[in-house]
Amino acid sequence: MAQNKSGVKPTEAELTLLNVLWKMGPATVRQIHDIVSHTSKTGYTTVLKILQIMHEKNLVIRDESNRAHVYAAANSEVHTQSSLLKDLVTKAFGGSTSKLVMRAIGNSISQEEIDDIRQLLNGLEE
Amino acid sequence: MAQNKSGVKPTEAELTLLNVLWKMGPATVRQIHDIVSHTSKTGYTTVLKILQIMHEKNLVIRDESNRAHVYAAANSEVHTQSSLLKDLVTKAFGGSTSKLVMRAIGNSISQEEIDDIRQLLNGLEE
DNA sequence: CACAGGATACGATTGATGTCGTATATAAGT
DNA sequence: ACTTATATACGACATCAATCGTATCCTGTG
Repeated sequence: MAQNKSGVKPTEAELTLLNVLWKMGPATVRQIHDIVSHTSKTGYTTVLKILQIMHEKNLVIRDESNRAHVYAAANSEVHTQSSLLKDLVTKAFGGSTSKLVMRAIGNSISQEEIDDIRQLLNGLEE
Repeated sequence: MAQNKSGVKPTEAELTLLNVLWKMGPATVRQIHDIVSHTSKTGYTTVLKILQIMHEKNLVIRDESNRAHVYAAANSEVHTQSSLLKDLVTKAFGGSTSKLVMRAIGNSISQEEIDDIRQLLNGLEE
């Protein structure tokens, strides 16, 4: 069976393209390539190919009704972030989300960010 | 030049072995294999090979003074966790640690874990 | 000292990733 | 209708990850 929503973890290159799609919304290969070429030398056909593979993996959906296919992320940014986090929690933090959070906070974080997090914590307890 | 401390990101299989090393301390291939074989069917030589590659990448150090080489993690668990987090923050959270933290907390976390985190937050502000 | 048991070293293989070049199809303009 | 610009499709290739099978190499014990 083909992989469904949550089974697949995007690779690094794929995540780069997903970030573009999340920011721009549905886009053609050319539009996507224009953006990524600002920060990397990836060729047009490379972007196309990766998108095609992502389509097979159901990481993106595409509208083929026009000549230039329009691609869109299959899953939301939030969903993907959660999935990647879950993955990291199990593989590097023994399954403990709080360990991950504490490590992340310990790394380096501004006062402002601390306030944001405290706010969220407060909200959760109601 | 050979990759030094912080440049390399362990692969999934490598991370599995690192977890064993962090838990047990320095160990031989056989000891490591005995542990991992509890939860996976990886063969002995596979574990050996991965450790050899990790040695080339400087992910582990090894003591060759005895016939059975003794491997140890080159970097601490904390260091590696931080590095993996940093990586994820840049690739999937636009560089914002607090976004990651908030997503992680939002995922699902117990009251107890929330308390732990708040405690840490308080400690940070002094 | 010979040899069996166990350790490392060394390919070989399979599959995924990332990269393109080239071929082919199609839409649009002159 | 021909040409040009632009899209997708296809396949090749290099690299890396993960997996083992063999080969070789100690070393302790009879």
